[in-house]
Amino acid sequence: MAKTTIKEVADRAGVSPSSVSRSLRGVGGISTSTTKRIREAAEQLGYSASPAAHRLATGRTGTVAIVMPYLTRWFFVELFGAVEQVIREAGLDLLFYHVGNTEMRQRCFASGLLRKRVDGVLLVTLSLTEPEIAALRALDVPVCMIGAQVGGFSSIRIDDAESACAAVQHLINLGHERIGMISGDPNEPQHFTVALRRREGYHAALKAAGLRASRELEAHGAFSIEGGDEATVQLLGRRSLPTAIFAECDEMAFGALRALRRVGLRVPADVSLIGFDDHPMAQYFELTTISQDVWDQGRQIAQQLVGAVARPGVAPAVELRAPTRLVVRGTTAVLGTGQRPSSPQRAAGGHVAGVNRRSVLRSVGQSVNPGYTKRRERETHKNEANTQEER
Amino acid sequence: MAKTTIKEVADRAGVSPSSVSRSLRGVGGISTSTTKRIREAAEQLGYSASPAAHRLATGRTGTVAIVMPYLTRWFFVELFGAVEQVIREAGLDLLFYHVGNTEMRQRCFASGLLRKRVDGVLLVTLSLTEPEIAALRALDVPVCMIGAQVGGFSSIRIDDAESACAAVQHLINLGHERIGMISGDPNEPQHFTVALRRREGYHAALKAAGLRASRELEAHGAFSIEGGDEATVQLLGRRSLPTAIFAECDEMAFGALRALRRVGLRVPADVSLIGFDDHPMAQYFELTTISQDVWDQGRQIAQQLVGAVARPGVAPAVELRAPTRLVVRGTTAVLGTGQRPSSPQRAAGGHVAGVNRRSVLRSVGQSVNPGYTKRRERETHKNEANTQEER
DNA sequence: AAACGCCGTGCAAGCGGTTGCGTAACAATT
DNA sequence: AATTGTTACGCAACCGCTTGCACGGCGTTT
Repeated sequence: MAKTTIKEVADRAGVSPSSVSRSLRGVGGISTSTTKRIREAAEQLGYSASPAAHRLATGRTGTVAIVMPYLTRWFFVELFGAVEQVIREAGLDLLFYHVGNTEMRQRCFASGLLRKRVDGVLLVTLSLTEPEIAALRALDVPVCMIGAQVGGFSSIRIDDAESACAAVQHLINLGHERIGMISGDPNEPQHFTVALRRREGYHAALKAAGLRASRELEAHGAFSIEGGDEATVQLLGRRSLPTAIFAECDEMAFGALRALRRVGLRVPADVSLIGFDDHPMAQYFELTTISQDVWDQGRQIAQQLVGAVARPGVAPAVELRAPTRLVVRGTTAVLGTGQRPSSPQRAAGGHVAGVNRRSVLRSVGQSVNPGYTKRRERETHKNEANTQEER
Repeated sequence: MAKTTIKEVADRAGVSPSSVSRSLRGVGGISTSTTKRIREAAEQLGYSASPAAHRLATGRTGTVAIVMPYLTRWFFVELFGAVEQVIREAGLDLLFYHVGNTEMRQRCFASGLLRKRVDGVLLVTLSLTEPEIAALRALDVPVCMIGAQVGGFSSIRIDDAESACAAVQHLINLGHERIGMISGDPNEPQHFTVALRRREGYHAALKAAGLRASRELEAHGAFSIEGGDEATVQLLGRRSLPTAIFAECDEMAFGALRALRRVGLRVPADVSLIGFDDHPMAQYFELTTISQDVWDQGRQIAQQLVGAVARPGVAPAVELRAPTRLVVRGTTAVLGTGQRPSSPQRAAGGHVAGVNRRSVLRSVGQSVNPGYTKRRERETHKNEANTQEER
């Protein structure tokens, strides 16, 4: 049952293996009556073609690889989920490669871990070296990227610099002038580009407003809660405190929030805080942030990859840009007054009547990049009527 | 370069393909001098064997599948990370199957999505139906499980009932008598067992203490923040409020925390709250919870699977039990007094001197299950000296 | 009625490895 | 010197599926 061969199906249907092959793959050239017989025979025997043999014969593996530097961070999990769904729907298999350290990276690119193993590769927020790019090209399969861009490869990404700029601009608009920044570790080889570009945006915003940048206002940490906490503590040890902080990602913002509260600083009364990504927890913390639809980005680029794998012809590489959006919640306020930019109405909790009106902060959604809609239908058991947030 | 064949290597080394094959796989019977020549030739040509051909010839795929019902929840990501690491180190490939809905589940089990595709299967917290079990057996490859148990399959899991019991016992010890419970959706087909068993533990603890269980004290929600929030709102609408709440997982506890605070109830002064899992955020929220080392469970069962795949002989199925531990933090307190069970010292924040002493709550670690050590070395960029928590 | 095209099917040669078996070549035993 | 044993390697038959090509049968053209 588990190891039925095509020959057995052929015998049972009274035809040759080639007919079975053609018929089952629907390549035509087989009469409907024969097809029917074959289908029945296959059905009865519980036949399914051996992937290995199929691969060997066709040269196609029916598999794509997704390569990412992190796994536990929200952004990556989200992306992975979206990609997996699209890939699976396309009938392909997904091979996961975690290149968390340089050794794995070596194995993945330099030596050919991927060679002859996949029909396509999806790279997530990896800034590649020249040799790595060469190795990927040598694979001779379509390569797609997310959060980065390399000539010849299709890609999708947000405008990190512009979005970071918008985040800082928001703080400036609220009257802040001493704006700190918590960035990823600059020595972190993996996430190089994103961190760098968001920092660019920070500086650009300062410059545009005529504000002076300063080493004093920047601190680094890992892209994590702990990292954000530590970086904030660093900032708090500097000569003069910032009145607002821009964290390069929401996880770091959570850490910052904790650090600030620990020392008794109120947010946003004493310090405004803005994050980046719109992590699901951001809503929980009422964190003002830059929102991006990670799921959708994953979906789009995965579809791109599926298309390229299906038709290895000269599909031109596309370079997509995903929108971002400033979502104002409760952690940013006008300098000095501690007043929130808009006065959000808190739902009256406690009442049983309030059950379905949940106290979600009505946020002010200013589009950094218009035409943005958040659509996700991925979870099977999704909570209905929960998207009343911002539009 | 990318598609060198074994024949070419053989020619270049002046030997037959069989010698190349044997030599490269180190099966012996090849002289050292010849081996050297072959190695050089292979090296120069950048040869790597075609997985497809190898699979077809040997019948082994060098691939294992991991099947899980969720992806975005912490527990599953953690597990996935651990498993991936072990599998990769063993030189195998990991195929990920997300069976979030019944359709995918069908495809995965009933029709043979896995057939001839993998050498082993790892099932995560899936409670299987009889036909599904039969289908898995028909695969004729080693199957391992985590969070569930089926005769003949190796497995690892915590004692959900006992651990839940310990959680509730903790609340009882603090003087609570009206103890609510937030459980997963009982109609949720995927997570059936875990939810059920934790609930058993809850009831067992109540019974042991002579407390009466009541429908009034239970509420359901999805295994998520939102679900916990909603369930808590339900509880708050009941006739009499519980003085303490046991949430079946930390995510739900977070939601509960939000809901409680929203209506002005103080935690733990007014209501004590305990979770389950020890999600990284639990520390952040000072959530008292039951801790389990998910990473280690993943590692252990993955190693088990690797062993079974390597030696398909009669490796006896093992049924491992992982320990859990009550971690008392700040969300549980003695009934009425609002006093925490032990008086944790908060680090003096604000001082720069406090930087490295971070204000981690010194928790009281009571072992539910002794001999438990938390060891993780997975992240490349791990924060040093951060494990000062409980022992 | 012969010639021609088309359709449906089978034959057999791959695809790129692995492996049982056979056989030189040489060493060790008698 | 003949026999036996050991070692190093090649031959060829798979593994299970795909696919170019040949071929027989049948309906159209001239």
